[in-house]
Amino acid sequence: MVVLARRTQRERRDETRAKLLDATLACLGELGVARTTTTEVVQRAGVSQGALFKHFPSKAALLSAAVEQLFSELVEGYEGTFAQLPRDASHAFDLLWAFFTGPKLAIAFELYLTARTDEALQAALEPVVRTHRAQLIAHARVLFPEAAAKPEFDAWIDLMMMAMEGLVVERFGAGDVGAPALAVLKRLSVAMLERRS
Amino acid sequence: MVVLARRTQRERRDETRAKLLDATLACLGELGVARTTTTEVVQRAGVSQGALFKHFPSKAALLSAAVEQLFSELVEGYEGTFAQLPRDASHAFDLLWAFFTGPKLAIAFELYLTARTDEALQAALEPVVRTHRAQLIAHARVLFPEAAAKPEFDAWIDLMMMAMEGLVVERFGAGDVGAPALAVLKRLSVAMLERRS
DNA sequence: ACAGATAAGAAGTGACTTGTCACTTTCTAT
DNA sequence: ATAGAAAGTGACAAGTCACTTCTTATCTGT
Repeated sequence: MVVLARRTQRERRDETRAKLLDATLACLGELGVARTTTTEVVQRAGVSQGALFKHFPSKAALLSAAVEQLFSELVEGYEGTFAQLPRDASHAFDLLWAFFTGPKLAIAFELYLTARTDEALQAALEPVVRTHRAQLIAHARVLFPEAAAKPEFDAWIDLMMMAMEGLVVERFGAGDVGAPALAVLKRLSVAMLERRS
Repeated sequence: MVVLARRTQRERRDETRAKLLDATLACLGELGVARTTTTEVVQRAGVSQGALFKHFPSKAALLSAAVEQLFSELVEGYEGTFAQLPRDASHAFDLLWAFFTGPKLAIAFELYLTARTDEALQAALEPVVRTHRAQLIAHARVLFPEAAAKPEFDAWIDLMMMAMEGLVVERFGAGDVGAPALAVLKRLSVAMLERRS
């Protein structure tokens, strides 16, 4: 007989909810959307099938909630990493690239393409993605205030991110290619960030 | 009693094979990978389930063949479009962007992300994707021979394509954003293509 | 013309997958 | 302490999916 800590209803609820969302993101990362089934999720979370549908009325709702958590984790990640970063453009570029090649954005990108033919997902994705982009640009403005004075600064940062996004996506299809293109992008980005006017 | 034109076995075979592949690509484009089922494909193709599995031993084989056709259609498309193109960098950029925002590359990008967690698809994709990239760069070298003398020309073209790819992918997740970034990319690309040395 | 071969069709089969439901366990207010 | 609410369980219904099997139609060499 195991003695279990007594928890409030709220604690129980939040705990299994968190287990479900974490398991969902783990599934999406390891197996991809196609093989992320409710059965697999509840097994990983260690809860019953019924529990999942008590918390989320449908699989779509589960995915939607998982997406929100994913992006809030991403934003936290940026804040943590760039918090005590020296204003070194080259270093900042490398850190950003590390984020883009990490597992979380791969999930995000797969969801983008899935959303193309899934209106419900598209609706869930759009606001949180926009916020995410805006946050990244805001971070950049803080880190590089001189360059941020340039009229096209935001567009430049955006372009840099889009180029990274494309490189990451292409790698999944064609293997590890694009290193020369990445080098050019870095040179360009660093020059832009360090130029004052 | 309908009078049917008499066809050889080879013609019959090729015809239903073509119908199956076309229907598969139509499905992928309209419904996405998730909802591209063999049932849906055979209905669109107007053939039976048995016929599909006579031609392709598995769904994976069907997708694989469809991917090959997709990229060969893409390459044909480039050749047709760029064949009588004046060497105008701005115009070339716009045409390339039109390709990237077209339906065929959306299918390709979705497959890239699917391949991340699907080794069979990855193996089928890699060679044909590499060929596709190489073809595009080769076209660029022919169109802009002066700029092609630059040592980093290939990397530049590659980067330009990757940036477009990222912009397209992001649009599926966040709606129609990125126009300023696209403008910057165009200015940059045109300058690079028109510079002689 | 016809026997054998190839292609296509019709009708399954079994293995998932999402979502439900009747029931048990755990917590909370009185 | 206890009644009622909230959370969780696990078996199952209903439907879909990839793939098979058996039959029928069409073509080909002689």
